[in-house]
Amino acid sequence: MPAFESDPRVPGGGEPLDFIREIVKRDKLSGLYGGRVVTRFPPEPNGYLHIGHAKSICLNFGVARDFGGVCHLRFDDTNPETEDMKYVESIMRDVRWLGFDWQDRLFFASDYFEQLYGFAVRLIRDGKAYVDSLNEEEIRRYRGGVTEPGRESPYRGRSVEENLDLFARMRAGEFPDGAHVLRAKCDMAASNMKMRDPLLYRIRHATHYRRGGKWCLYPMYDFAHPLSDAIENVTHSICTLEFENNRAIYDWLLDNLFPSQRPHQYEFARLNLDYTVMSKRKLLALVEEGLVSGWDDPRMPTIAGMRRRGYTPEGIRLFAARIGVDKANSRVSMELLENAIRDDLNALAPRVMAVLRPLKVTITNYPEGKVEWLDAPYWPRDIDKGGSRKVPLSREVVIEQTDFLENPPADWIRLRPGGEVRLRSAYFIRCEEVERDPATGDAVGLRCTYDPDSLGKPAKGARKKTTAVQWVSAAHAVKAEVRLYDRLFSVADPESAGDGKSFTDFLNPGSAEIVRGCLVEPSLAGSSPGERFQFLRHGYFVADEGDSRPGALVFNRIVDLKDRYRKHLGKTD
RNA sequence: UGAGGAGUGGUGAAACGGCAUCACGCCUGGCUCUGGACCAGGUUUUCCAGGUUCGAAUCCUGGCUCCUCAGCCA
Repeated sequence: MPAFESDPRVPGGGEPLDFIREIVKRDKLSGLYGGRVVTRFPPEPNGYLHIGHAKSICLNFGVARDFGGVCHLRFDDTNPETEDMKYVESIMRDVRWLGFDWQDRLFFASDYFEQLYGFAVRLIRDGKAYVDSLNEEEIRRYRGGVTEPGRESPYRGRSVEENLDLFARMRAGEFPDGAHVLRAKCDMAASNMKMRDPLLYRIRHATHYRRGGKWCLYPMYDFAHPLSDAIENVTHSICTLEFENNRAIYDWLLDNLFPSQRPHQYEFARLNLDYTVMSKRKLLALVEEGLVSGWDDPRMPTIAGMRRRGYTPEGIRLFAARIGVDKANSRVSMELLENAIRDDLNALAPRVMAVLRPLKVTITNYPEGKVEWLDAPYWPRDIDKGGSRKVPLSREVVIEQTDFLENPPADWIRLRPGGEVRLRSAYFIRCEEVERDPATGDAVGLRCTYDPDSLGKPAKGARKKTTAVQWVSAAHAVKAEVRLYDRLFSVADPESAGDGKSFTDFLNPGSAEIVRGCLVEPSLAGSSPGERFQFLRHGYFVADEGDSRPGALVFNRIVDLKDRYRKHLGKTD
């Protein structure tokens, strides 16, 4: 059972809680919010969600679930220049696909513009905000530096009346972009740079994807976010570490405007994954420069990419549960993700036979024209599931090129000249002769004999030390294209490679290997896009949602099987 | 050289003054009609230096290293 349904980390469950849940539990027990727990996932609709967001989604929705609370989906859409409805749609799809439900709690910061404006007016009336007319460059200079205090703007002392008038005219569209901004009156000498009179509003004569041309005055994140949380009665506002310094503004605003039962912000470390990048900017660059096929390229760490790759929501949630939540910056190794995906797929994906790089085998003592339809179970005995299909056997079959070696090492358990191996769910065959390309001398086919008495019988003697290989009847095989995906980058941390190099310099050239001419068993002919299988001894595969259709099958490798032998070979060579 | 955070095996986490634990990885062996899964065993850890204490990953002092902040992005 995936972690989602049976997450043991519930309050009072005895299991250790992460520090966020520890806080929520404390607040729930103390009755701080009357026992209410309200979280929110607040994406900006300006890009696609990625695995890092999945961590946050699992946290926010998971905390709400664990403590009998609710989680809102709120779009933080306060920047008209980058946001778009198409992103809103993709984000909603991705959150749903991950298995979370915000029910009727779908919110948009852009719906709060009028209320937000009212809060700004209140701050001005209270003498806690002012209209600044310095230009961008001047504001930067007045702000000072990390070791130098800032200076107060000459406009800081404007009267409440003048500020009110100016602010109203900013809203009315009387000024061009950048002419004025609204700032909080905090402390220009604050050692926390974020508190040097943070900007609250800026003028943008731009069309907002939801509000159209109604506004030309837009709130900044630091203003809109805490107030949106408060408007929605959020209790625990969970965000990533880079907002730690912003918490001072969060608290300043809410202490001034929502003194009781106000939300509090807590920060956790965002996810970093080896061999990929996680920043929206870099992901966008990969898409725009055509270095990947799109946001849903199966190599992308986006939710859309992982979905197309064939990853399961349960597997991703399991991964999120396993990596935990903490405040220490970290970088998670790919194995953790892949193992979680395998874990889920193991009990989910029926076993079928596919030969990626075929080697022809003629069974010389098998009658010409004879076909046997053999029963092949979909599941190994350790999976508690039944069901099977029929696979045809005939005189000519194909096996994997990598399952035959002329001069194998001592621990080889596959086919060799004079050796035996079982065709999975069928008979033992013995390699009697190697057919060679007269020009190159390469093995191009094998002539084998089969043991008609070995069907369904346990292996004995030397046969016990061999394995059972996948195979497909040549006459019945279905052609397929198989896409073998691998890590997108060839270095663990492409973002900090430095030395004038771009992260794109570290793309893994072998991250998408297309193998055509694969032969799969006939039962796969009708597989529908999105169907997942384990190709025996290869890995987990999914019929590609974009390109696969009956008659032109395309399979994506979701993740390969662990392979101790491959590792072992790598070491002894 | 300001402020705010963070340092526990190879990786991610747990232990909340009392035997450093779990998952992943790696290594052995077993089992297997998948060199998968599963089972058994093993490997490796508290940033440094002092201090308090019967006892410190945990408390105190001082260092070191890393991350974040000087967008009218979020």
